[in-house]
Amino acid sequence: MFALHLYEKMERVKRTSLKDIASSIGVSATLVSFVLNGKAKQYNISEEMTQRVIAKAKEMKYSPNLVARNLREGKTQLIGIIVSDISNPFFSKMIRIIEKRAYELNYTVVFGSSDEDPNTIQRLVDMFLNKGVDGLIIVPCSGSAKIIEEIHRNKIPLVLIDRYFQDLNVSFSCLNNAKATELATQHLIEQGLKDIALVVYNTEMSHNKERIAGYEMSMIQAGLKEHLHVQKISIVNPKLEVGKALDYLVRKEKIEGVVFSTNMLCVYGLHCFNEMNVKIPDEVAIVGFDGNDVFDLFYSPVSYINQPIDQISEEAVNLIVDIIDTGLPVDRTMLITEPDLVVRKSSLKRVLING
Amino acid sequence: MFALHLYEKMERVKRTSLKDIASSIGVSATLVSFVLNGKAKQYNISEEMTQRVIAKAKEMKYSPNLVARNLREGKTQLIGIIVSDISNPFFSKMIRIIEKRAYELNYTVVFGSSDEDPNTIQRLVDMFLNKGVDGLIIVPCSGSAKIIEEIHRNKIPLVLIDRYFQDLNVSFSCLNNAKATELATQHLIEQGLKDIALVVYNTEMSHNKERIAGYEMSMIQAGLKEHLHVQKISIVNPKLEVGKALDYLVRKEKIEGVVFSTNMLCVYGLHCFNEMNVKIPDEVAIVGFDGNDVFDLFYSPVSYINQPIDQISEEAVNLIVDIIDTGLPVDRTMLITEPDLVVRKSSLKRVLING
DNA sequence: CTGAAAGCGCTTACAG
DNA sequence: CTGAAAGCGCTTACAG
Repeated sequence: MFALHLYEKMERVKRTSLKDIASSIGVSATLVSFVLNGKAKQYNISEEMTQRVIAKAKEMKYSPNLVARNLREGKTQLIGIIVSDISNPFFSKMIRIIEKRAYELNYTVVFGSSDEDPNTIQRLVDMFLNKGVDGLIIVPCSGSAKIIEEIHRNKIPLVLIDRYFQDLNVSFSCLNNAKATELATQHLIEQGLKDIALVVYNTEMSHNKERIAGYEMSMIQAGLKEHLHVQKISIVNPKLEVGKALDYLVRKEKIEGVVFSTNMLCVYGLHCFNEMNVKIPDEVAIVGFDGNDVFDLFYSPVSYINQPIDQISEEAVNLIVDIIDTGLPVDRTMLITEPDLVVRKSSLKRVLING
Repeated sequence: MFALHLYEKMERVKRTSLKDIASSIGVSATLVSFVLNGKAKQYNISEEMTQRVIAKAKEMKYSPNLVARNLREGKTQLIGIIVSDISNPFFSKMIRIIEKRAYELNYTVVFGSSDEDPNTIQRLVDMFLNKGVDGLIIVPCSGSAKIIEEIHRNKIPLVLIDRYFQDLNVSFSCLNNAKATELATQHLIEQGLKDIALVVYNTEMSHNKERIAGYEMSMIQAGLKEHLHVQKISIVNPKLEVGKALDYLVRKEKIEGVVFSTNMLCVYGLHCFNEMNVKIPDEVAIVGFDGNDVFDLFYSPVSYINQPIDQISEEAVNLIVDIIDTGLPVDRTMLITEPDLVVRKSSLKRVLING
């Protein structure tokens, strides 16, 4: 037996450092640093020297080692982002916008998916802090309040996004969630429906409670208190549970309309309605959450609550950068963005046979 | 005028350093470093001292400053990833898997979206290298060959994913793209169709050329050389162009089947067929690329070429980590994953009226 | 068994 | 106008 040395260890080409430039033109690293950081004038460095340094830096393809700079400055220009699941289109869109806005503000983003597990959030937070992130943007999950509070207590710049904690003094950027389900519910009520169900996740997080509240308030105000149907879906096997819930709602409760409180719940719902052979909107009128291609291409294009994800995400970045630069605000900043309703065929008034 | 001091600069709680632990128990930082890096035995440090250090570190909630470690070690445990667009579900799934696998191998991921623009790739590469990434995983785009070659010439660990350059000696992890369109085309041929079109992007990248080649070969082998229809779609306004292309193919060329070479092209195609009121598969049979909810929920569930994205992504991470650890291989590693075909209603044989 | 020293590459206060 | 020195927090070769 012998080893075929298919691999041979090749060293990366060494990057040029400040010292390399300095020694190649016979000046100090200090001088080079001043020039390359645009402080030549401030330190009265001669124009000629300035040009020589700049030319040499270009020639040697210098760019600063940010790890070294970060260590020295105690700043990394890194923001850590934690979302529930980056393969969920809602969050991948969010990440895309955050990345873009962060770049504009000269920050880089590292991120991770929590899968709604507080332990994963804790692990990611620890990792990010060890990496030296300057701040965190987090979609908190059920059971993560203590972790969030601990971060805040340690005075680490932090902005929550999509959800927040009522009783934690932490800034956030969120949708007006109560308004969202209000719009949807009122729209279905205007279509003449009475038995309108809400399908939500089974979580105590702010966004969810508010979505329930918006629905219930609209129903009660319309005198439909006796017609409330809130179905809570476990995160564990949502697709299966949505199926059971819809079956129950349609067969037993004879519901006429459904508001889905997230995009994925609605997509599962469409699958289930198809399997149950329930016609939309003839048998059941529906409103989904967040636009997507599935809604567009469904045989009855799906009406939905439109969440201005661009604005929510950009403002979260603006805020975290502001906090990083300015320091923690005494009072929490609450950025609340208004939803609107996109009405299409899936929610439009049925031909009423007996009415 | 006076300023309301709504903000007050609050310093982050200082992290405890090696020195803090050392001085608090009156030993050297060296000793603490040895213990905390599991080298106590190796340096014959007494069991009692070892325990004292560990206890103190725990008490003071020490965790190492990775920026400092990175600077010292010349390694960051960071991998930079560049995809076309993270809000495209194919790439967000890819990123999700890469992130997970990287974590298992003790790496963190930073990423960016190129929008198929070589300048953006260059900018991201520069940024990542300044951040000190240990390696790069890149979805290269048209016009990026020079950039890729330069990275490789600088001996920076690099793995291409999804696409590669025939004449660049750079490792990659890709689908067997020719096989993919072969499977789809042959399937439609088996359904008795002759005029089968291929809708692809207008790019010279490997994956695209291979997808065209697989289609053409299948058609020619089946004696359908006269029935070739390749429609190339510009990246600039793909939805509009798909519409025009399909209109032309259906009205003028009387095509009976279409193979779409990416998920988004197929989604656009579904939109357009709906607008044109073309029934799938009765009037045109179709095969898409990559599974997604849209395909599942379309009135005729869409048959598609299944790309094992998990495997492609995981192997790319395994490979880059191997290259980082081992050094650049002399020969490039080519990881090619096999596709399979998921057949559903959208491609099934039409009721042949005249046949 | 343990510590002092050097050095990763950078920035900046200080000195001349 | 310019340079030597210190220090960010870590690891490790060297010395005792």
